[in-house]
Amino acid sequence: MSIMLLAPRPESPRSDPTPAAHDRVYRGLRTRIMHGAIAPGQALTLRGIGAEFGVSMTPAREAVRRLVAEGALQLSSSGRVSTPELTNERIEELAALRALLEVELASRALPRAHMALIDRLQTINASIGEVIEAHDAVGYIRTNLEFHRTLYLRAQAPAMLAMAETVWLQLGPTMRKLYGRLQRRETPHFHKLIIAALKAGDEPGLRLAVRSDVTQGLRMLTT
Amino acid sequence: MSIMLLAPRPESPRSDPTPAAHDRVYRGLRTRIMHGAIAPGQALTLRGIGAEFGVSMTPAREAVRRLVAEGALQLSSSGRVSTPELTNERIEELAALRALLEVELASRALPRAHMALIDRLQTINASIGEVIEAHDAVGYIRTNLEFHRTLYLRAQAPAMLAMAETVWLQLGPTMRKLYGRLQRRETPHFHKLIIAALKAGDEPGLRLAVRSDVTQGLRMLTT
DNA sequence: GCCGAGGGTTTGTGATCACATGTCGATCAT
DNA sequence: ATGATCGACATGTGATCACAAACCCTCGGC
Repeated sequence: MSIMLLAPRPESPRSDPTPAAHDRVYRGLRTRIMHGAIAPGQALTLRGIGAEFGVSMTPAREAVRRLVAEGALQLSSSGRVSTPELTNERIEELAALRALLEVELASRALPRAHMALIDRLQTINASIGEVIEAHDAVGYIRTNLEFHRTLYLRAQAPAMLAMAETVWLQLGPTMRKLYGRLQRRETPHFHKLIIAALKAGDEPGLRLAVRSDVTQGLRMLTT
Repeated sequence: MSIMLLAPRPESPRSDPTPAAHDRVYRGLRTRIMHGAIAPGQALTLRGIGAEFGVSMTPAREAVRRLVAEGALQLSSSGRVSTPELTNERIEELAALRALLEVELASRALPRAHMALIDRLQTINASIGEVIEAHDAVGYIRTNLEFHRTLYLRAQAPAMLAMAETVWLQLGPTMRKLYGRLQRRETPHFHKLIIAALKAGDEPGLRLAVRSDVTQGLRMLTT
């Protein structure tokens, strides 16, 4: 085990008066998994999770159950918890789902896209270059997802966005393997195409660019 | 061979002698919600659920957490559990998701559809007539979903099917209101179109029929 | 040397409990 | 009669415990 960060404070002086324990654990784990901070097949224990977040097993179990329901974690037949190791078929299916959902989200966001949104996307895209420079795989995934989420938020389709995020969650640990393997040296080409299509109001171009961006990386994962 | 070290299968896939308590509760509630056996806005209590299934609060809580994660249940700010009352925007979004996912599933199932599948679909479709005759709203929803699931199972896309079922789950309580309101007297027209398109191997026709079938009913729910 | 059996340890499960908070109803003052 | 206030009850939360099963490491036999 590596560093152990403790949060033994039952009451936090934060703005939120009641940060439920199980929710803190859930969010903490979810972020780590989605950003690829945990390798595929990594085993977790309820007591370990509880200790790390300074809570007992009960909230840890609830957080794990929730993540299992979203496909972010796997339960062995005996109840052991681990991040899933995806088969090639599963990866291709999830990539197809990303394409299906995100093309639709982008298409719905297009008519609502102002200049301010495009500026934000360009800012995020620029910072992707920085994390690439730093060889920061987790940072790359996080910033890349932030780019997509920023665009899709404009679609005003929360259920659809939630489903897309669920797919990201399932792909998180596997994506780490991809971006840890290939050494990128430039910001994603398709992000520029997405921004260009947004500026031009070109819907077919946008759909193609999003589909390409989503499919491109995942295809390299299937060995 | 030393393969036996790898997979010491303790449980047969047929019948599990000891289904975990939380899983029994989860499946029981899930089925009821998906089939529209619980009205929208209905409040539930952990102790009540536990008493009903003969377990303590702990498994009940885990089952509820899982269903909340799937959007089948709602948590009030104070943690009270209830089935959600969907807004019109939400219903339309979920209908769009159904269309998106199920058209793709049907399309993938088409090249794998044998005559045996079509026969099964026709049998299910016939039994829809019976439940309509009996004015059985829950039975109608269940049989209708069975029709769709039977078709989509052929797509060999478990993640996509799981997402579609999650959408059904979210729409469950609301669907009850629809099918309880309108008095159907004949089996769904679009199911016949789906079967016809399957027989003809007509992919565009199949996509249109599925989209129509999915959209038709839900449109009446708004307002 | 390798395989299998044994036992100590780890791990998940479910019940129970103490506690805080929310909810609902009754009572009382106006 | 109506509205607010207070209190009893209901409800979710998280910790702890006992228990069974699984896992892993070691040891002994072939």
